[in-house]
Amino acid sequence: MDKPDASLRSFLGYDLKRAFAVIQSDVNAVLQPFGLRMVTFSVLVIICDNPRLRQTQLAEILLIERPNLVAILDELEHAGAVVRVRAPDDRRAHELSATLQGQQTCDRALEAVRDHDARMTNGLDKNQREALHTALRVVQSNGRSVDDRRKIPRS
Amino acid sequence: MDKPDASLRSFLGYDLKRAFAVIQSDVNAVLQPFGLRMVTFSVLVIICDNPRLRQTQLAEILLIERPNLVAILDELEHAGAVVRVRAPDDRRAHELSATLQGQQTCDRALEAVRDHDARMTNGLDKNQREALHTALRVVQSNGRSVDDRRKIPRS
DNA sequence: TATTGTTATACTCTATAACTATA
DNA sequence: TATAGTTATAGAGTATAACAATA
Repeated sequence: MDKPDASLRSFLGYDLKRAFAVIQSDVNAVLQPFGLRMVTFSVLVIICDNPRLRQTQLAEILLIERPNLVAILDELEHAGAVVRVRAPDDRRAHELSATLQGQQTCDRALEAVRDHDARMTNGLDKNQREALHTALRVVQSNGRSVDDRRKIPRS
Repeated sequence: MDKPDASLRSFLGYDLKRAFAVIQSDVNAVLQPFGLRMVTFSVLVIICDNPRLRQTQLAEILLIERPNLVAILDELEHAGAVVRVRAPDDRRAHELSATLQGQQTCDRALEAVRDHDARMTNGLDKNQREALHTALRVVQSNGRSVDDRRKIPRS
């Protein structure tokens, strides 16, 4: 057959999975010169945009489980991009902030990823790019709510 | 901040990852009554649509590494949905075919996933749904070619 | 008691090398 | 010598339970 996956091509999950695989691979290659991966990049951007954020809040924003955030922050802290500071008002919590170097890395990485995004949407005009983002958010909002999903143990 | 991830929201990778996470979780829930997961569903559909396909070809179509396909096919074979038959002309190869039961499961699962897709794109009209698929394929084609990607060892 | 960050752990997914049987 | 399927294995990514420090 010429298109052996024609049936699957009509499904959103199939196209989404393949498009995401392509993007993730590419973005990781783009971020490698900055010593970043897709996750560490996302975490760094959130920390730069939201100074003194705490780990629990960061985990909620990025839908990462708290335990899994620990190694990611260790990586960024060892690289000198972010610091964990004991919160003065609650000595259990850590306030996360980017170092000057972390902010510079973040700015440059943001630019590189923006350029990459433009390349990945090459062939789509501005309206089509916006429509793509809009559609992806509609899909997200049509999913079961976080509360609903919590009731179903795995996957 | 009201939208702490506003910067990331402009990136395709971010929206794609979150949209795919929602879809995958939902689709797996939809497929559970059929004893299928997203991967086993995809494999079953390809086998139903392409009788006597060989494992290497199947792996290429779905971008799965050959070794990782083995357990997936074991799962489907133990469930009685597909069979591996020695190729008469090449006794190294396996020809994959769906059993009658496998075809019935496939048909019913296809319908369920089609319904689910309609729910996930609720709020988008027909043109917008088509535009979404088109855009996702443009993104895929803008990624580095498979040959290029092979030159870069890991993600 | 409850919460923050952490450790330990387990399960899935993915990727590579090397084996076997056939060609 | 090469190929098809397989095994073993290692690395990510992700999820849960339980602990120490603090509230």
